[in-house]
Amino acid sequence: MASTDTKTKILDTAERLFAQKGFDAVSLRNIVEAAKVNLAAVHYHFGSKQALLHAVVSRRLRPVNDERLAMLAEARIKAGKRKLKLEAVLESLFVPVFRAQASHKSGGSFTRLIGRVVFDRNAELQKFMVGELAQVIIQFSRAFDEALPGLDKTEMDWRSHFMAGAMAHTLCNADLLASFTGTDAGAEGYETTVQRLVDFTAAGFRAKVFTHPKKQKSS
Amino acid sequence: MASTDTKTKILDTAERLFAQKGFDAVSLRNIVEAAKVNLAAVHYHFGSKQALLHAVVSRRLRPVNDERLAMLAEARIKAGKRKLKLEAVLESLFVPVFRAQASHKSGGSFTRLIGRVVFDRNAELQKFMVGELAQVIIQFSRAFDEALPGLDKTEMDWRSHFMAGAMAHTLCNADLLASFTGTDAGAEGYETTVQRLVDFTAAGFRAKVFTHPKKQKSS
DNA sequence: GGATGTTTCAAACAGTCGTTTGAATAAATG
DNA sequence: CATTTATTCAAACGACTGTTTGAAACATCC
Repeated sequence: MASTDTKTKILDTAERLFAQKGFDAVSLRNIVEAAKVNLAAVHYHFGSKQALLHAVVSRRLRPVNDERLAMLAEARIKAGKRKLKLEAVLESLFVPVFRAQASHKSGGSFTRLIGRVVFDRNAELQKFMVGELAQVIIQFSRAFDEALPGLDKTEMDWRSHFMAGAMAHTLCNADLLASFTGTDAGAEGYETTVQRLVDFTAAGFRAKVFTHPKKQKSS
Repeated sequence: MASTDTKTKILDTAERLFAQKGFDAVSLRNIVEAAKVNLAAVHYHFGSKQALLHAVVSRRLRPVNDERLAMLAEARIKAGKRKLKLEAVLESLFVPVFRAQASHKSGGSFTRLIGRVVFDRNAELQKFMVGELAQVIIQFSRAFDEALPGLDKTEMDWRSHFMAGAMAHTLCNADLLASFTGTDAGAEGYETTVQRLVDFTAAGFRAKVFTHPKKQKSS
């Protein structure tokens, strides 16, 4: 099975390079040169550069999303009849993706890629991601509602949005933390980083709601 | 002064297209076609595509940063001998950039561009941005320390990082909010959005600090 | 062994990219 | 007016892009 070997080499190399430089900035020739495989192998195994990106993303994201849903289900069981705990929901969302960085030998390139994907405006990738994330969004949206009963829907949407931004930025641009502040993001285990992120976002979700003025309808 | 006209047309068009599709995804030919100017005009007025990007960014970012520093200085005066208020610091950071969207007729493309710039890993742009933001980072870093005395430096760095992520995501991907949740980000004035973001991030900054275990040194 | 299907490879395809050139035009200056 | 300077323009440069081709090399099975 030399094919599997080539396929994996392409996936690993593409993952690393996409994470480092972005999708558009990396050419197939960059990839095949680094992976030491033939140029045409990419199209033979994946069909197109876009399809390669999808394969790279889903290879890592699918198990992460499965684990997210599993952790959330377990949190529900643990809560029993009691209210779902916000921190448990957030941990279910964060832990799998942050652990994937530490566990796999990919050297953290995967999380940068996932973070980057959120901010990349590749239209095809966007559609692909919505499909990959559909179940996660549905389930966690419901879980947040349960953990924060009574929070206005619009406010909930915005806060989820802020939370997603903090998460994506942490995944994607951990190196910026070091360059701007001098704090080394890699100095501590992923558990500590997740703990910090949970603390921050949970407090944000629970913030006292400012009463926003109704939008003046002029028509 | 037809030159100024051409120069401005290029800047406006490049700003819009870069914001929509990203730096790499937009070619100079896309820009000059939309701006209805000659291809060589870009190099005549700006020197290179990279330099054009820098010009696009700094044209908007410089006044925004000036206003940020001015608002922060005013907040200091208002506080007098009292402790600087966290919300005032955050507002000084958010208001100018969010207002720039509403005020200028660019149709919000500028804020998306600024948000995108944070997440783009264009190495040259990164260096450029560090220079443009240097004063802002120094001043606001100090302000956060004053507003939150006693907060551990590492924790402060991380929370600033989370805050920057929430801000950048809100600026860059406001449309995702609509596509994922159905909430229309443009339905309310920028003041309300800023208020929501201030509430969320201020609560995050003030969250009870979890006592992180010391990193086990194995050597 | 020969035939069949899978995987690799060098070479080329048709475009697009950022950039440069040198002449043509417009504006400003004497 | 002529002359110098600033700006526009069409055309081309070489390099790079994703993709395709068809023949080799390899593995598998009858």
